[in-house]
Amino acid sequence: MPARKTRERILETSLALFNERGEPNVSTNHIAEELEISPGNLYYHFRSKEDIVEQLFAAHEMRLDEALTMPGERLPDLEDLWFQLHSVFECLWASRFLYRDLVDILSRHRRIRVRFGRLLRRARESVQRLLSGLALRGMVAASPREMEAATENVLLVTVFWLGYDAARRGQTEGASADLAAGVYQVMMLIAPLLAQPARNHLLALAAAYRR
Amino acid sequence: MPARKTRERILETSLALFNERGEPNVSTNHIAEELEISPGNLYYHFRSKEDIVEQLFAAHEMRLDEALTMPGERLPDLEDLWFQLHSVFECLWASRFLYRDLVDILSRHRRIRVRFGRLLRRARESVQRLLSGLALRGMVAASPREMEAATENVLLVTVFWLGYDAARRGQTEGASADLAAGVYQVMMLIAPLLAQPARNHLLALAAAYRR
DNA sequence: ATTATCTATAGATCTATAGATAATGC
DNA sequence: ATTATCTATAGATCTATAGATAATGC
Repeated sequence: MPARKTRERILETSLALFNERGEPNVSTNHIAEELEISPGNLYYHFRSKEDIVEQLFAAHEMRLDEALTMPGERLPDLEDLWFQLHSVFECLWASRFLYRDLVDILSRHRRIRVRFGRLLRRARESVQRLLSGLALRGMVAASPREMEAATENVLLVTVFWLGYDAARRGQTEGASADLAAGVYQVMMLIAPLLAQPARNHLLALAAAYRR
Repeated sequence: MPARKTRERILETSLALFNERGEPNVSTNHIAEELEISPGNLYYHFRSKEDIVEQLFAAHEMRLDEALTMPGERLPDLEDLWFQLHSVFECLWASRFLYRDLVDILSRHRRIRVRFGRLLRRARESVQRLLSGLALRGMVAASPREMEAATENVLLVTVFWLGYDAARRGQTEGASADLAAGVYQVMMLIAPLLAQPARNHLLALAAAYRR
């Protein structure tokens, strides 16, 4: 049996269990049992539970980083916003365990804390570039202060949407969340900053995401 | 020694430890040790750790409920918004352990989940009343859809501000958070919905809260 | 020979309870 | 007598490791 395969199965199963029950509620024993391997075998492939979490984080980081890269040459427009939100939310959903217990996980894993800080900063830059793209296209009616605050609110709503949705619906287990509603909420955060006709354009785009 | 006093000391110390280290990281042994009483004594006063958490939640619920009650007769204005935000954030700060690990705590405590659902609904009504007060005063320029979405975003940003601030600063321990910045973010969420001169009025109020 | 896996277990918790002992209030 | 407290401990975890055994690839 190639080690490769077991190592990967451990990561996949850990991710699935973490997402379903929450990382703090899943022990290495649970993971081994679900995989029908011995706990000892699990520790042959990973030094610790923290190691597993860190590998999962690294994969998430890469995927999210990709979702955050911008169109490149031309100025971003509302369609780019729409698309990027979509990609990012799907990415967060795939590693939702991380956001379900974000503060606790960050408090227990120093390395992840540092890397998450970087990730958040990169995300902030991405949102800034997007919003200033809209501004350069003359679509924005809000003041710089409002834009700045909106940038931070976009990050906050995005990072905690899954947690909020779970808390709101009283479904804190793996039940499928309302991703579309998250995209909708962020779009509606930006709409009031825009001048017509961009504002109505965004409202129309957002309307398709209403529950 | 009157039971009253010990029972209350247990609640106070639990709250302090939960806020400082996070509820999942504080055991009944830790609480007893900090108080210099035996673990057995703790279980004389409370049936379980869950019982302690529920009592703390009940106290928080009452306090928050009070902070959410509205001016009564007259239509709310921007000063009411300002004041209410202030009260609510202080209230959340006092029981920040609850918001630090909200999803996990709700997943483990069915009763608290139900009660938190109610609390959130009451908070939503309170925000709605506030915003429609501003609308009735002719201060609002945004569409009903935008107002509706903003209501939800106000709740989300308020509930998760402390968590976001901790994650953002990489300080997930009890370090004093930037409460003022939370009030600021919520105000800046509402400003773009307003027509002049209310909008500038709110921006001026918010400016006082900028870090 | 090397890589992968299992068995068994140490050592540290944690929650909660039973039963003994001390303090308090009529 | 009742209320409050402590001692001691059961029973369930959990993480992680040592050491034996099995499978694999030259």
